[in-house]
Amino acid sequence: MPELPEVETTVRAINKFSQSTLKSTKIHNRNLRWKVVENFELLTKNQSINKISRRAKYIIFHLDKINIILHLGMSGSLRISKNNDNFFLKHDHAEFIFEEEKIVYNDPRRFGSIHLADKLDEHRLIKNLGPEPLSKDFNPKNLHKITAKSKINIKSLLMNQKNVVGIGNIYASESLYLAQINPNRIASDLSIEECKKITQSAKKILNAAIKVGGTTLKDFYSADGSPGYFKFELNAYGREGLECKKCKTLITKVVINTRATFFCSSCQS
DNA sequence: CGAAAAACCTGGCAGC
DNA sequence: TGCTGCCAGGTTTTTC
Repeated sequence: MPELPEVETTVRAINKFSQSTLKSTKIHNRNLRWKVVENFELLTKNQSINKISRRAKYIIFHLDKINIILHLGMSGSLRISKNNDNFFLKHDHAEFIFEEEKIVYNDPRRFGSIHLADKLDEHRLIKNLGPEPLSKDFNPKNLHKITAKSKINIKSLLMNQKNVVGIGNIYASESLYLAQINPNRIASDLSIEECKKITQSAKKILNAAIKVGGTTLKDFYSADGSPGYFKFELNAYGREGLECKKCKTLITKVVINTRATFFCSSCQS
């Protein structure tokens, strides 16, 4: 479910817990994408959170002695709840309990996961990640270095977190629409000018999505319960058969790498 | 080696 | 009303 803008929105919503004490953690279901380690509760008890941050689609709690890594998978979300709200929702798998409130981890499909890391940068899920798309490391020159030697289609390349992080199925379609690049283009055929259009477009799209709290298609809500409004600014994703907002050609849907992909066959070449 | 396909899950919805 | 099949904001593992 959540791509970079949704994760970033979630991190901002829970940022008020940085500089506070994580009193305890409760894991109700350890069988997530990977098994939550048995001593997770013990290793995270009564520690100050020094910072809450995002890396790629991961949410990081920087504790005194250790780091907690959360991934929301396809269907995960966090929500802030009062400690004395003793109701559970289906698929509430973990609770991070503070003085008055708690952060509840909910994930119906359990594609998400919860980890501990001593040294964040050395964690297996973190160490091979590509550059942040909103950083200066995601630029035409660096992207072109990668595209030049790959025969994969550009959409799949953008969704591969080794190349650039945070871009998932929605924002890959949207970025390429704005860049006017056909998602099926073979990466090695792209010029550096086209890579420039892609990096600029992706940054623009992601920033615009963050600004309105991400995209809520059906069930994404930020930790404070608010939906994201970028759905109303989508130009390609989910618009199969509707007119391209630029040229009125009907938007096409194809399947690339088993993922629905939307584009304008006239604007994008 | 790179690229494609399978795997991990649950829920909602269309169609019969 | 079921029941079936398909689809869904992801990423790793397996296979070719």
